[in-house]
Amino acid sequence: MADIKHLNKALFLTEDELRRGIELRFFAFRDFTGEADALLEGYGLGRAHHRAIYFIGRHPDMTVSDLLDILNITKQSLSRVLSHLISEGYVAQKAGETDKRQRLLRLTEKGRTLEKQVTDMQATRFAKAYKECGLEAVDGFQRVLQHLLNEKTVP
Amino acid sequence: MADIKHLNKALFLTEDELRRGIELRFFAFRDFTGEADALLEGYGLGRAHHRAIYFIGRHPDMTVSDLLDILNITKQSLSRVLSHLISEGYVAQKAGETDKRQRLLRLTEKGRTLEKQVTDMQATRFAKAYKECGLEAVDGFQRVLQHLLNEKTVP
DNA sequence: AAGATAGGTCAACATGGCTGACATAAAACA
DNA sequence: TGTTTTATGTCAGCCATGTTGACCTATCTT
Repeated sequence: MADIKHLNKALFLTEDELRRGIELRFFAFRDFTGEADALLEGYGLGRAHHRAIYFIGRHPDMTVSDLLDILNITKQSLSRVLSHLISEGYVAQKAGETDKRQRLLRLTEKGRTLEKQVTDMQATRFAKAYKECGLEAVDGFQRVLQHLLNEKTVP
Repeated sequence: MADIKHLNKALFLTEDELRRGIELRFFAFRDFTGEADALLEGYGLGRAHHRAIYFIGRHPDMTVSDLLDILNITKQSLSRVLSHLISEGYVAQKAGETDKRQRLLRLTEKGRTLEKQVTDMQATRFAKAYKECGLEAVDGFQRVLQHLLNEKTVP
């Protein structure tokens, strides 16, 4: 197993400093998602719906497979969420042009409106934090997050 | 509702830059917790158990109320997790000295061993990212996260 | 003595993961 | 062409972890 203290010495990072990262991540996540949850609750939607809406909005005409890869869940889990979003009119499907097995996903106007509302809220939170910290901090923030990802994750 | 484009102009941040933060947070969380999940699964424990173990390890002799405040869940939810951890010998309770109603929580040796193993793994991931990005980036990372928190959250 | 507080517990329910099995249509291939 | 693979969907059931509401005990505070 890894030996923290060894790494700490090489990097001049104490265990406390490393724990600070772990905890900040936890609390930031908790507060960040809590805000969106509250908004979505008013529409009878949960986090899972939001994640789907977000990425469909981000990548219009993406396939179901692509979405599954991003979300890292099973198709059965996604199915529950997706069929709800479709039946409620947030998401529309159409057959792929070159490959007709594919179902290309995109937001309807209703879906886009909701997506924009939630993303605006989250972007506002980021914009506020970014403004308070400065562009250099933003760069550091993004670079560290980027390096926290798995190798194969390439957003 | 907030107007992103307005903010963007003032901050010179494009919507894409703001979305990048949102997505990095999502992917980092996904990858970061996935790793710990896999380890904990071998012990028959889940994320909820881990969170409890982590914070009890971090703050020995903390009360149940304190833990509830940090985790932001109901005592019924915590109870399920906590009684499991106690019955499996990861966590020990003792009555508070000044206030005997309190149950002070701390890890047993078994609990400490597990906590160290998971935290080491996560700290290693952070240490690696920190090393690759430099101390200035680490500072930016932490400052931005700090500002993403709710006001009342003060870690 | 009365009320507030720390903690526990039972029951029921919602969300959102998972596995396994199976179905259909279209593409790809031999 | 016929077979196999792929993209997607679906049914059924299980598990982890969150919720609410009701109610209990022990202890502290007033």
